[in-house]
Amino acid sequence: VYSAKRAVNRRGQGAGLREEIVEAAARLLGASASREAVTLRAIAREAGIAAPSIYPHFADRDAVLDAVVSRTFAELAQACSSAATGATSGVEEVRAICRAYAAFASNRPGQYQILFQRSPDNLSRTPQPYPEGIRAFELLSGALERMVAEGTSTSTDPTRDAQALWAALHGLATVVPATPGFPWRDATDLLDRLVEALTRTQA
Amino acid sequence: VYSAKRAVNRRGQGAGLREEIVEAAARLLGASASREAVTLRAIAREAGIAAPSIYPHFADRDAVLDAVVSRTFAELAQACSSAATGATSGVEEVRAICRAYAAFASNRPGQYQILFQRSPDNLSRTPQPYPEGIRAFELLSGALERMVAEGTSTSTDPTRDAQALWAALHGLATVVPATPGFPWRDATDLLDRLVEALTRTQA
DNA sequence: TGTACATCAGTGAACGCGCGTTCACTGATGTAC
DNA sequence: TGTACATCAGTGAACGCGCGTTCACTGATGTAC
Repeated sequence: VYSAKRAVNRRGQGAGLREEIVEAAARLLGASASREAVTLRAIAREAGIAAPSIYPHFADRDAVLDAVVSRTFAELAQACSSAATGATSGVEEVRAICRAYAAFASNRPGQYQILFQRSPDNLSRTPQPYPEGIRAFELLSGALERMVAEGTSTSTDPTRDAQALWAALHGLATVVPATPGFPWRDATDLLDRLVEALTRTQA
Repeated sequence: VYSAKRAVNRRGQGAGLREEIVEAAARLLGASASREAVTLRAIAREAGIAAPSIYPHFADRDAVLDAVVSRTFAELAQACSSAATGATSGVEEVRAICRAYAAFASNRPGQYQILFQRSPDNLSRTPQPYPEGIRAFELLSGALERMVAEGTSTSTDPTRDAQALWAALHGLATVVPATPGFPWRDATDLLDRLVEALTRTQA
């Protein structure tokens, strides 16, 4: 039972299916928000192909998920970068990035969550961080450095402060959907509180 | 293949196995740090019993994991509570709780992580939060309220500030182990930064 | 005190399922001559 | 222009596996008489 009818690619265009597979997996993550649900067979069904057709394009199931993670990190970095352009000050830039980050995580919870989930298999296989993720982080630390340059922060370690801010953003994005029924304050208020507190300089 | 030889419980003592099952599941979480690895059959192997022996004690696999979560939340609350007793001020109390929280998450990552993972099944089944988790949170918000009472904080919304602090703690506990290879600053420095920044009062 | 029996704690075998992966294949497409 | 053929994109059937769960059962233990 396929979800879509699909024409076989022209000769030489076989690589096109690779992107369709990644998109199908990303779509499943959006729907289910659970890594386990994104099985190789489910990806194939979603893409409208037979399961073995994935193998010419990816070594195994984890390789597909790896590709989704890289792509999603790139999209996250892009979203933060877009939000940052045009900021007239470091403070504004930091705020814009944090809001874009929180919005991304909130709008695409399944895809966001998989960024930080390692399967037992790829734990040993991927000890290196994703370069796209590094890039996203560097936007944030760069903005904090800009604050120092502009004199709105006297931080002696902007990298550390960016890491703390990132951890806090991640926590907010993660803990709220994971605690259904908990009487959370408005998410925007919480975000503002985090950003406000963590962009001030340590005493 | 059982990991242990086990004597059958005396008549009337059957309920004792329930606790052994929960402990076995918790042990597996400590070893694997992955919810998926804690299968019903793996729990039975770890406990030294046959898989069907679990059913007189739990409705299904998710019920076992639920019991582990409740127990772990209780232990977390206990650890924070112990750390808080004897604190001579609200500030000290907040710091002690945050350190105990971070230490718990760091020492028992698998058990900590499962507290905030919902399976597709129990997502619909457990819309209510775990009371033991609520209790742990109330230790933190209580300590912040103590700061207000003592005049070391002028926060107008200690509950919100406690939520923001909790989210930040959770993020730090979660994002660091999930990003192997990332050049994190010392975890204690990051924790201090979060606590310091988030216990100061908003401008 | 002895014994039949109900009950309790736990087992072994089996079920159907979806999974990841392999294998030999098919049919369309482009190319050499 | 026609045709044989190599190659490419993708398939269907099958494999072995571990899973959650069910079922009828077994053997030890306590109890009624």
